[in-house]
Amino acid sequence: MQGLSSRAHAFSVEALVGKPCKRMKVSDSSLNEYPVSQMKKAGSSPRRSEDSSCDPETLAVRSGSTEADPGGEEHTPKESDRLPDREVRVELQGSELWKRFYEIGTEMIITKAGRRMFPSVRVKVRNLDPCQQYYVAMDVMPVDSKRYRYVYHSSQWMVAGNTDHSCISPRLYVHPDSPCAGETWMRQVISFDRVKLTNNEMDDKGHIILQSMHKYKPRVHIIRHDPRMDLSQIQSLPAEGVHSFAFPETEFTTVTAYQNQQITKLKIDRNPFAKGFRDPGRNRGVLDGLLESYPWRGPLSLDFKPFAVQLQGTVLYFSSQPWSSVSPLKTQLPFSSSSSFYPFSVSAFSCQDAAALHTLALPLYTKTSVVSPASPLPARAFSSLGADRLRGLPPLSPLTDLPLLSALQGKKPPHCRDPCLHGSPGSSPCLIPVHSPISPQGSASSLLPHLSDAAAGPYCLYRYSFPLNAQLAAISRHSKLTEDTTDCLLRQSPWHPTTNHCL
Amino acid sequence: MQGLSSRAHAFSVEALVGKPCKRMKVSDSSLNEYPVSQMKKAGSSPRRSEDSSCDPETLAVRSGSTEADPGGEEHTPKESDRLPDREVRVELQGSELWKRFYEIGTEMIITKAGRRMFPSVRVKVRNLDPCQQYYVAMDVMPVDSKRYRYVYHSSQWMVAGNTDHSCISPRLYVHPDSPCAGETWMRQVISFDRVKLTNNEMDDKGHIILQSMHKYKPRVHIIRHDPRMDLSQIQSLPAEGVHSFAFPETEFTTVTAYQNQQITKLKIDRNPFAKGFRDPGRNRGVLDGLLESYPWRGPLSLDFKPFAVQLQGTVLYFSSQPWSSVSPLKTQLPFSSSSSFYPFSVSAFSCQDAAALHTLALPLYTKTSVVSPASPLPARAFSSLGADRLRGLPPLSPLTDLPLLSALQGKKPPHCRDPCLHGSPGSSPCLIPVHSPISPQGSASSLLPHLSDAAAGPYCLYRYSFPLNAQLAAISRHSKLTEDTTDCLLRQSPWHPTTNHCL
DNA sequence: ACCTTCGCACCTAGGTGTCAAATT
DNA sequence: AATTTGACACCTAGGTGCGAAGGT
Repeated sequence: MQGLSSRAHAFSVEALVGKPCKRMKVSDSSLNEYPVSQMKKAGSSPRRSEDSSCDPETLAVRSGSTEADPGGEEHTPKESDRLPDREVRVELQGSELWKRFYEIGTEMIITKAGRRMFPSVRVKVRNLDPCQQYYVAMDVMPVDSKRYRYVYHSSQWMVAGNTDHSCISPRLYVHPDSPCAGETWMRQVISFDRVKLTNNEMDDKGHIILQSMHKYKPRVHIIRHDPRMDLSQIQSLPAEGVHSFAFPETEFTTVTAYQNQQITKLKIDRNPFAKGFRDPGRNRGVLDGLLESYPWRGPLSLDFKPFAVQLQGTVLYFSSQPWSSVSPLKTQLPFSSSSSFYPFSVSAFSCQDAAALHTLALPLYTKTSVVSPASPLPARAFSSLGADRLRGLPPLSPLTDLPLLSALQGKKPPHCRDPCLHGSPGSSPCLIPVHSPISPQGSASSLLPHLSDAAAGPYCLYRYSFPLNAQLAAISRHSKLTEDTTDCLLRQSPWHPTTNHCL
Repeated sequence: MQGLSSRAHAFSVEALVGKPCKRMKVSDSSLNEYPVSQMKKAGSSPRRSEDSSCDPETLAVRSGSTEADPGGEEHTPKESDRLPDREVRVELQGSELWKRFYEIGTEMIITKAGRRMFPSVRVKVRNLDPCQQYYVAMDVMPVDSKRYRYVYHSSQWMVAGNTDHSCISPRLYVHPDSPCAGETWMRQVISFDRVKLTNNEMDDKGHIILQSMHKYKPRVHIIRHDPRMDLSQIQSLPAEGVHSFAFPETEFTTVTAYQNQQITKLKIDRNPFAKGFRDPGRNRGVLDGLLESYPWRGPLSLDFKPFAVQLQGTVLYFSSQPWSSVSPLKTQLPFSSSSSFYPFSVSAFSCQDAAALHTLALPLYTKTSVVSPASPLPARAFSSLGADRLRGLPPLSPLTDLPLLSALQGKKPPHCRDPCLHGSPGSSPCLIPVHSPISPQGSASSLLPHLSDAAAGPYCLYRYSFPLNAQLAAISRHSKLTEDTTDCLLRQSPWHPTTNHCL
């Protein structure tokens, strides 16, 4: 418990034992995959719902049309691929982490200077018109008109009064890559990690102004760029050509100091900038410490550079925490994976190291059309030529820093004649050649044995960091994933909060 | 000399005594203010000139026209305001620093991973069509087809062979704010500080690929956004609608390690990221140290937060090095100010502290149309409303952190309903109320007496940093500038290399 | 009591030149 | 002998929660 604020310690008994909050558990299928999408008109009143479990209405405007489609289709969950081709879809990334927080009761700190969100809103968009220009924007809407207070002895948020939100004009955060072609938007994870929340109503920095002790939910807007309008100055949503999406699990309560210490713990555990507050843990032997502590580490954090699995000419990177699904925290807060066909829960691949997951499985690029920009970059200059060129390269060897794909500098990628590829400048990922099979149905822990048996076979050295920046080395045997598995993992990208890198 | 590489120490005797290189001194008027501007066609061969002294030809295409103007006007220096209204002009910022380097013989390190330029190319553009969309881009052209080597005992660069540059396709770095309205481009300093140079011909990060030991010169391109073309993928310059500018003083030689230790010294002295290599200096008394060492500090660097002078409701910030014009280095390398009517040489106001000069003289904004974005941001959301609103505020008091104008987060400013103002998030500048007059003809050192007389009158505390991050305080008496002085200072913006902040 | 603010230590992320070693 | 590379210490810049202090 070291490192938690005295405030968070007070009174909260239930919080300490990890009792799930008296919050309706949101079914997986109603979250993430089928967010609320609605035709958004400028100046329309906020959508309000006391119950944050999602009614998955989907009233999306047909992409590319100027007029709103009055007969917007309604989709039910589990109809994963039934959507018409040109129906704009937005999928929340890092949903598992959001759900972890949501179960406890997400809190977001707001300050005068502005505070980033953690987790941040990150989405993937589909079915845009590749040639159409779009703006992508985010705002934060009140969930209700209530003021809340946190009751420590019951670890609950209680209504404490009413509020009028109308006095503050909501601010729209336009993604800095805007405007950009649909093709480019779809190729990257769209990250809103630079968004800052403030309680300063006089804010002049363009931050999103919220009131403390209130409930909010972010929305993402896909805005067709109408060349007749000057959208370079957009400050509110246009009346038409806008798709809006909300994700129930991203609801949060604004605070100026954390109330629930479970939230504090999870933030410290997952936000790399809060590493300094993690339990230091003992300095273990290279393998012993790894094998003993890692699957059960709880608040102790060992932060690994991502694994990389190479498979028949296919390179796959993933985070080195495939065991967190059986960690005490996970048991405490049993939020099952939203996609049962994934061999591991997605949260098992969340990443805690800022340098991690900067890389992209390049040979899979043409397969998956997933790019990993180093910052919110549109992959304008990305060309399939790059993939082609690199596909011809020999398999990469372990122990090599991989400049395979490296991040572009600057906000948007420089435009170069040669194809520009995205990836990691600083991380030193390592390839683990693939030998032994893991079935697509294999659990997360099926990766573990490969670490426990360190003596045999070719192995791979890779670096990871302790909280105190110690550099250690771990030895891992080779492993293998099937194509299916690889594909699944790729489709649900691991996520890093400060950069918007993903698989 | 501590901290200089052994390499730079070797042989170079003349370098040590600061002998000006056997380089033709470029007259002030031929530099900076009237750069080479030419109609640029895609695929045209690089402009080559063995003599880097500038022939100030100006063959600019009339802004806003799709067709190149065949009768491009030629301007001679000193015709400052004779240009037709719609003639695009590009002015190099930080020209004084560039000239300091140029006199010695600018070297730029190139690495496999990519290295930033120092100084970086920063320009201000004029006479764009406010409503027209433009791309702004930069590339680096070979000055000749020679390979050079540095001769230590004569501190000179000598031709060492010939090279064929044609094997490397030059890369175009498109400014990340592109595309953007002319109005926005003109309102900000356009900084190319994220550009990276590399010697890796296989670079896949979009960096500019150069060959070591060769001479190059950056070019800046203003590209009309033709809506008929998809410029989001531009990788080479279009055939028409392009204005290109080059600045003789930005010529440099690429190296993998510095050759001339004067260059090393100047880089260390001016680049905030190299602060760790500056001579530590003794910890002086607050005022003694200030007054004794500062004007003559040489390699010793004290880095101050910027001064701010308040004048009849007008706030003016400037760097705290008005004495460097009489420093030994300055004497050694007597590059006079390019604008003789300035009361101080411009280099006198160059800034060494990363936190400095983040602020903007707000009430002067409407006068000068100069904005100081915190990063290469277009000031899209900036509105004169902001200036109006703030002009009504009471005078700011000393000892107060100034959130007057604060930086927008993210690459481009979020679009907000309230006017967004640009300035500094982290710096703590201080206002020096203005009482005693300084004549417009006053020299830089005329500011000094106000610091030496610390006992009387109201004073202002401000922070500055030692190389070892010590925080000290200096006391300064009030001073006053005339409106003329203020205006002059504002028009030639001090510059900070890593951020593109300016007055 | 409850909520907010501010300085702080401790991180991430990445830009410097240095120096020893490798490369050519 | 000249040039390049890479690990390194030391910076800038800024994102964390902490905890004392302030405000209501």
